[in-house]
This record gives sequence, structure tokens and C-alpha cells, in this order.
Amino acid sequence: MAEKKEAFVKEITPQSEDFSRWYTDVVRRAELADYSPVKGCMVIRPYGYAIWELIQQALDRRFKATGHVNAYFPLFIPRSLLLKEADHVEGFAPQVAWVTRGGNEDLEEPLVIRPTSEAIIGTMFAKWIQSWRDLPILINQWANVVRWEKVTRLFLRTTEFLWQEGHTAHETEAEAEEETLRMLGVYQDVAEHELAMPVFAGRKSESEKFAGAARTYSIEALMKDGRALQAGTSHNLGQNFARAFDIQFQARDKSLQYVWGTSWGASTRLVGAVIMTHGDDSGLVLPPRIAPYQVVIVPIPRGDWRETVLPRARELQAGLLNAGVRVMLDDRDAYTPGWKYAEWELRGVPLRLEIGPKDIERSQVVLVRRDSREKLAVPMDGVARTVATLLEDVQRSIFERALRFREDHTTCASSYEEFRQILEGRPGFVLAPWCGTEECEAEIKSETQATIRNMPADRGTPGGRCIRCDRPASVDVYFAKAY
RNA sequence: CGGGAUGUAGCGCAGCCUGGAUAGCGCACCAGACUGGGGGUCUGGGGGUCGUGGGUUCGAAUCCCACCAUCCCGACCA
Repeated sequence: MAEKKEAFVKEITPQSEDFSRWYTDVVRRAELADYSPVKGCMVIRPYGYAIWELIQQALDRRFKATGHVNAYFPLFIPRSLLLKEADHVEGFAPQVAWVTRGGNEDLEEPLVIRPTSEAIIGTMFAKWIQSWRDLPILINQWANVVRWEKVTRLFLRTTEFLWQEGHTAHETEAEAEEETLRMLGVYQDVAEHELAMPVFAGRKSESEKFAGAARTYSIEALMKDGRALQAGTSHNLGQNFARAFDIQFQARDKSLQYVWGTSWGASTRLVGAVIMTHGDDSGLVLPPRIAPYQVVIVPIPRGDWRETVLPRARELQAGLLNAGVRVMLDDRDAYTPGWKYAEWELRGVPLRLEIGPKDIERSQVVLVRRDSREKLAVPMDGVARTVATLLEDVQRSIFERALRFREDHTTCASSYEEFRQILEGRPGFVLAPWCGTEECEAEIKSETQATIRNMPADRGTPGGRCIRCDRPASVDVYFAKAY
């Protein structure tokens, strides 16, 4: 069995041997991305970008459905604007790239390349908002941002990355909180229903919250190596940026008030999350909803296949396209069928459709699932329906598999000893009570490398005691070693 | 940014220690033929500023210095 598995794939380091290397191998071999000549910056290749586009669409249609509109703000932010919100500057200063020269002259005022756009968007909001009737403002932007990272990894952390950032302004605190949680819910929905990736949604600790936010929420996913990955964040900014950027409106009672803000973002990191949630030793396993090709047709070239098999393959392709399936017909004759099987499995295509002379004789095709490698012969009539059903089944199966994995790797700890043992032996999420102090949080981090990922909203712990200091704890929190 | 490792063809590597003639191997790539239901076979072929810059030397992939890049492990982050 092990030998057989070996035969399926070359060129990829097994996950069990070196997970990091497996990840890099898959990204490069599947042609999702490549290193560029620019330090810390990657090139997203067409296949990887196609995945991103599908994720974008999944997010974007939900943003639109919740009343948001897209806009675009400048890449550059004048230094003085960034400085306006104290926590914000302090948080981002170490990661900011500066532009100090334009053409042959030093700039009067240096520009930062946006690490995020609160400053510039807040400035514009101040101009656009006069009255409560202008509220809420619900804007999203798709953009690139730059954060000067010291250590980079393909998709997970690069100097420049693509994301979306939503920015909203509201009349009341309650509305802002509602918006923050609504968008957190959108992220959770996309993660679970499009990416088939189960996540824990919850609130970040004070030390982990966004620089300048009142409250930060996140969705946290579990990668196959047992480390957690933050996959999306939503911030309630309170009135912090409103005060810093003077975003005021005349309220219904004629008084002058500061708006309540939110911002929320998800990035190309999601592509990395998908890879590490579903991938196996043969390569990528893509959720059908975001797979650039949901089906690959491999014709079996035998004898006069170009006259017999290929036309049928084209008909199948047309039929599937017609049914709204993203399908690729791999009719290259420089490669053998076996080679193509391995190649498209490596690239994570959820379903393979084989058609050869024998199948035509029997009016059938052979379908093979990427997730289970299950092979089944199905009648050629109605194949589009079968494919649609199977795609849904793959989508559901890989979500369930990922969910089982997360459940198997999520444990409750009641003592610090137990807590440490879990993190050593079987990495994953550990749910444990926490007293709420930064001291305990920091000590746990330095002693175990685990950080607080987030705090589930629905988990109070009456009578719980902090895992670290044994003082009464108010909340259960998810700890994990994280990316 | 600290600790460690590695840079030789698209990818993976050998050669370096002990300097010497035309820098090799596997895979990939190109041409053709035979093939084809789980990474085919044969024949022929193309491709290298040996990471970059300096130095030592009659001579450097090989020795020395600096820089750069990538990976791994830590501190910071989406």
C-alpha cells in the first residue's frame, strides 16, 4: 500500500517527512505560485490566481448581498495621515515600506505604501459624511498591500499580498458591532461552504487585536500539521479612527457625533489555508466550489482515437460546460493517460473523467474522485447530473473530513501539565480557561509557543480556573501554535 | 532580526575537502518513430556568466572576504 502510494507521486516531499517542504513543493509543482526576483514577493501563477478569483467571487457576492459597494483608494498614504491614530502607527510602524523619493527629488512628505487603508479611507469618510442620513457607509476595496515582513512564505506571508478590506461607518456602536459580527459570519460562511474549511470564529485577545481597534474577531482554521491559521479578521474600530480622522456627523438629535467604524479583511493567505487543510501526499485537493477545473476529461488514446474517442470527449466537455461545470479536456497526445492522472491529481482537480474505446462500447464513462480515489463507471447518458452530484459530494466529504480532523485535534485541558502535554504530543487547538491577563497569555506563549487564537462567543466558564495561574477564569479560549 | 543550512541547466543533485584540459548525472525540454485504461520505449538533440562582486593564484565551481537569495528553527505579523 505504501509502495503503491509512492507510485502515485514523485517530486513532492511527504507531509509526514517535512510538512513545510511538502507545502512549498505543492505550491510550486502545482504551479500556484513561484518565487520572484523581489525579496519576499511571489508571483501568483495563472492556476493559483484562478483559485483566488473564485474565492474573490465567493466573497464579493456576499459583500454585495450585505449592502457593500466596491471602491478603490490610493496605494500611497501620506506619512502625516498614518500618524494620526497612535496605536495604529505603533502597530504598523515596523512593517511599513516608505517612499522618500519621486523622480530625482526627495519628497516633501514621505509616503507609506499602504499596509492597510484605515488612514486614507478614514480621511475620505470625514469628507463624505455630514449627517446621520449619510450613514451607514459600507465600502469594500480589493487591493494589494505591503507589509515589510522578515520571514515570508508563499501565500501565507509575503511582503506584498492581495486582499479585500471592508471599511464601514455607522451611526451607533451597536450597528458597528453588528456589522463586525456580520462580516465575521461571512468569512466563516465562505471558509466552510466554499473552501470546505471548518473554522472557529471568536474574539481576539487584547494583545492580538488589530492596532487601533476596539475589538478584533477572527476565524481560525486548523492545518494538517496541527497548527492554526488565522483566515480572516473583522474589527470593531469603535470611535478610535473617527476621533483620529475627525469623522463626524450631525445626529438625529442635532448633536455632533463621531461615527462608529469597522474594518475587515481576508487575503490570498486563504489559498495557503486551502492547500494545508485538504492537501495530501499526492498534492492538492481542491474543494469543487473553488477549483478552476472541477472535472478533467482524459481521453484514452488507442488506435484511431482521434476519430472515435476524441469527438465523444468533446461532446462530453460541451455538455458539462453547458451544465455550468468548469471542465478541461486534456487532449495532449504527448502524455500518457497515467501521466495525466498523476498530474491532475497533483493539481487537485476534484473529478477525473476517463473515456476510452471500451467505455464507448458500453456507453459509459469512468469517473474518479480526487478525495477518495474511488473509481466508478457511470452511464454516459445523464453524466452531467452524475458529475454535479459527485462534485457536491466531494465538497461535503472533504469538509467533513477536515471537520473530523479538527475535532480529533481539539482538546480541552484542565491542568497546565495536561495543556503542555497536549501541545507536545498532539498539536491542535486546546480549549482552556484563561484569567484574562496579558501576563498569563505571555507566559503561556513563551513556555509552550501556543497563543490565544480566539475566544468563542458562546463559551462562558462558570467556575473555571485559569490554566496558567489558577485564578478564577471568565472565559474559555482556544490556544494553538499558529502560523 | 538572531541561530543553522543551502546556492552548479527548468527541477533534483554529483564534482569542492586535496585548484589544472571540453563541468557531469537523473528527471524535465525539443525532433522523430513506436506507444497509450496509473507518471511508456528507443534514437537523435538543445540548454550552464557554477548566486553576485571582489581577492589569492600561471590557473578558481573548487581556496579567502563581502554581499544577495532561498529553506529550516526561534522573536514579530493576514
